[in-house]
Amino acid sequence: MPAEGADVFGSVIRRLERFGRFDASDREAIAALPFTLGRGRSSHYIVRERDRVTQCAILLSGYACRHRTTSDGGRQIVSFHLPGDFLDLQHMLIPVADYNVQTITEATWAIVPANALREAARDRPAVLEALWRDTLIDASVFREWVLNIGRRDAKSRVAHMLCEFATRRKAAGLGSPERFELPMSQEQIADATGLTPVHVNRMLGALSADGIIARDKRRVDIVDWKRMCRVADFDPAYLHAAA
Amino acid sequence: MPAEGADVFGSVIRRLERFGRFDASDREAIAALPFTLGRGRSSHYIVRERDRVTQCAILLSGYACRHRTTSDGGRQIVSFHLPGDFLDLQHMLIPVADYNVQTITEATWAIVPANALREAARDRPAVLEALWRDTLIDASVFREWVLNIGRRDAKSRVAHMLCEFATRRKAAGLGSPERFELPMSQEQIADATGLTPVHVNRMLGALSADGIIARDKRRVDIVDWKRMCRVADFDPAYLHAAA
DNA sequence: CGTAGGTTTGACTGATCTCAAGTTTGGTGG
DNA sequence: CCACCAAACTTGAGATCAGTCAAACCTACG
Repeated sequence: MPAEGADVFGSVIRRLERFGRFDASDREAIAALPFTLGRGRSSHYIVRERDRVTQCAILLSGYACRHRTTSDGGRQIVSFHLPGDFLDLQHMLIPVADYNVQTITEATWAIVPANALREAARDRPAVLEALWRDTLIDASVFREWVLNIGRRDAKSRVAHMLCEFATRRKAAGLGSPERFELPMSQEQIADATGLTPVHVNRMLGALSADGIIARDKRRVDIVDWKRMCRVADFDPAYLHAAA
Repeated sequence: MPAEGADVFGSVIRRLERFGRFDASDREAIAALPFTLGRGRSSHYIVRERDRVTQCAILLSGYACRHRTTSDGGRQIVSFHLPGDFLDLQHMLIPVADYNVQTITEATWAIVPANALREAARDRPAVLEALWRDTLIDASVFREWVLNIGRRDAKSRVAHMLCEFATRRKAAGLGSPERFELPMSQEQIADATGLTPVHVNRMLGALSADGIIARDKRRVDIVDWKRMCRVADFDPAYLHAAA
């Protein structure tokens, strides 16, 4: 039995609707999008920088990230992704990838032709607006990361990354923001925060020692959310109530 | 004699047309946008974080930047802007500002109601596509900044910022990329690169000492563009041939 | 001239990195 | 079920890049 759009895109529709403007036809337009399914283990590349891309991927299960590299081999993760996230919506209009998309756990995703998305956006103004708004929020998160990496010290950066992950997790309906399993390694946290793995490890240790978080392997328990937000200088406004 | 849309929006139309899809009606739709003019000296705030905003500003002359701040007073500039740039296109769809927009020189700008822009986008698919693409390129630049600040050393960061400025300047038709007057102070470069003003000064000195650039006050002469790009690890692909 | 903002320089400090050696964890095959 | 292996995590010691503090010097402009 082949996958049905209505099932597959459920989380995406819920997410795009968070500003409450969809009617039945809008939902149908999305559910009717043609797609194929992708599936891969941890570390699988979904898109590579410089690829010509005429389709967009939507994460359905598992976790992924986008990253870019410097010519001397440095890797910078520019975003983490949860189920329901568009991984490269920009390929609706831009045909060449300027970043890599890679899974960080086992994952599945839907692949939708860019022109099908463009048509849905053309026919359904509410869909267009939701997609565009998603793009804008994406950009807002990048700005926060520029601030985080450029102007906060190591402990705050790591704490901020955890706060963002917890908040988006909650918003995506994946459970409590105060207690969760991290999908990413400390090396990946380092690549996202502009630090080294060794220092990330020490900062996580420091947050534990402060009694702000408790850890068991990759399980994180944010014991004191208030203090955590203070240390992280975290204000969720930049997420615009996004996933 | 009041300003005419056709004159005022000339640079914007040229910029939006860089993918060559406008017909006469598209151009007319933009030229016919209602607007008011803004004008201010250096350091004038055009938009403040948390403001409710239902209009979008387009820079017509002078230079501006967008920035965010940490709670302990750190300032991070997240982008610089040249004439022809949209300063807050996101307010077409998002009614609350998550960053400040501030001039860095004397400047003038056009203020267009968000709903007028939405209508132009609704009626003219080519305009919509151009505006959306602008948003996407904006985001691509943020990603490059995350990489720049997160993974390059101080000298490269400063060099990269200069390369980007030079390239966008050229693309916007403002003259040679190899010889120009910097509109921003070293403190502003520091706020954009996640460094301190003192260290920016030393890095500029180092680039001069290397013979890669020559300086006279704020005038910069990129003597050896090849070497400059190498030091900066600069590849203009992320600008997607943008302004 | 006098003043304020911007730039330059020096000496010292410190946060983060590097290198290196363990230790733990999770998966795999016997 | 256990032994083994690779990957991930942890810890320590020393090095370094960039920050801090402070003073001097421009230079534009009123």
